Amino acid sequence: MPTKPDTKRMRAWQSLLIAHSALVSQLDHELQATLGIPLQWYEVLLRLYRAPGNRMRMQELTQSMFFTPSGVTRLVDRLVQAGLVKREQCPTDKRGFFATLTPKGVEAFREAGPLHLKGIQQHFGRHVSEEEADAMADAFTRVVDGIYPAGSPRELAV
Amino acid sequence: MPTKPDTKRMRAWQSLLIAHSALVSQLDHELQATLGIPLQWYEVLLRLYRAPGNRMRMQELTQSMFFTPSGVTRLVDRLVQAGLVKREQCPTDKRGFFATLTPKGVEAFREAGPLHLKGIQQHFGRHVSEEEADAMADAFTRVVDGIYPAGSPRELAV
DNA sequence: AAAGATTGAGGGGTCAATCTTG
DNA sequence: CAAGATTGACCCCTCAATCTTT
Repeated sequence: MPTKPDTKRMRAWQSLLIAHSALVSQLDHELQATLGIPLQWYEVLLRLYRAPGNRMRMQELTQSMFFTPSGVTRLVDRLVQAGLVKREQCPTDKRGFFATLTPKGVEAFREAGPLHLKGIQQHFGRHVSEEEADAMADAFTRVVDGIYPAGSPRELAV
Repeated sequence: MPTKPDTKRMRAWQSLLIAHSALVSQLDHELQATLGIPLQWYEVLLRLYRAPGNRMRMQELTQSMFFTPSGVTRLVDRLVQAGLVKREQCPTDKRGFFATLTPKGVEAFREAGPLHLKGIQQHFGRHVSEEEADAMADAFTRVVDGIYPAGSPRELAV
């Protein structure tokens, strides 16, 4: 039998690209339409909400996201502008700055969190069996380990 | 037993986000470093290469990609600038324009195609069993159908 | 008026250079 | 000088307005 193209994996790859685009667009749209919060803002609110004191160093925040330092600076700029985050200089190392959730930021995440989780369940989880979920997580973990060998620098995002 | 959070699906969702980001970055980087072709250009070259006469109407190209019409106009601008694509007015409907692959564009895709397929295999396919590939494709198809009910407007991308 | 395509204005990201502190 | 963070220049995409043709 001649070597045939790897149809199954290509189908998986193609469906992955389309599903990712559809999911991110849809979830972003729902957050924006309901609460005026873009998905990028949500990612920041989530990390700060979970962090001790609701705050993180810019450095730390950068390493946990898929952005460069300047990208995170500008992203936090917008959250500060919107009153959801404030900046504080680090007392022990004056080079560093904290991004800290304001009360309004905490409140925003308390509304956005459940909404977003519901969206993930509705648009993704609902269509995926437990077995499929496990298979995906295992396969994707191997993929990421193959690209970032020594432990992914990226944190998990909800 | 109390209702527990849907850990398995959340793990799958998180790994999906990270793997997608890692894969797209890596594949884009390899195409750019080797041939100077960004992944977005590749997506256009692929579609035109497969189309009859190596050409498509702008409208048609737009509907096959995850872009707005203006985004595709500007993307094609760059490909024209690079000499890989040329524009031709449609003779039967003068409102329309074709984007057509130049000989240099054909040559570019003939180099980029195998390289990109090899990258997909190396970074994605290699880590995914046939069963996992099938599971993904099936699950993602249900996901996309849930978001774009009446047949996805988007075409498959390699 | 509607359809195909483009353009101007603006949002949001990267890279390299810069400023401040260790 | 190196590290943390920001800024300036620039790239790429979207939305709304525009132009041409049907």
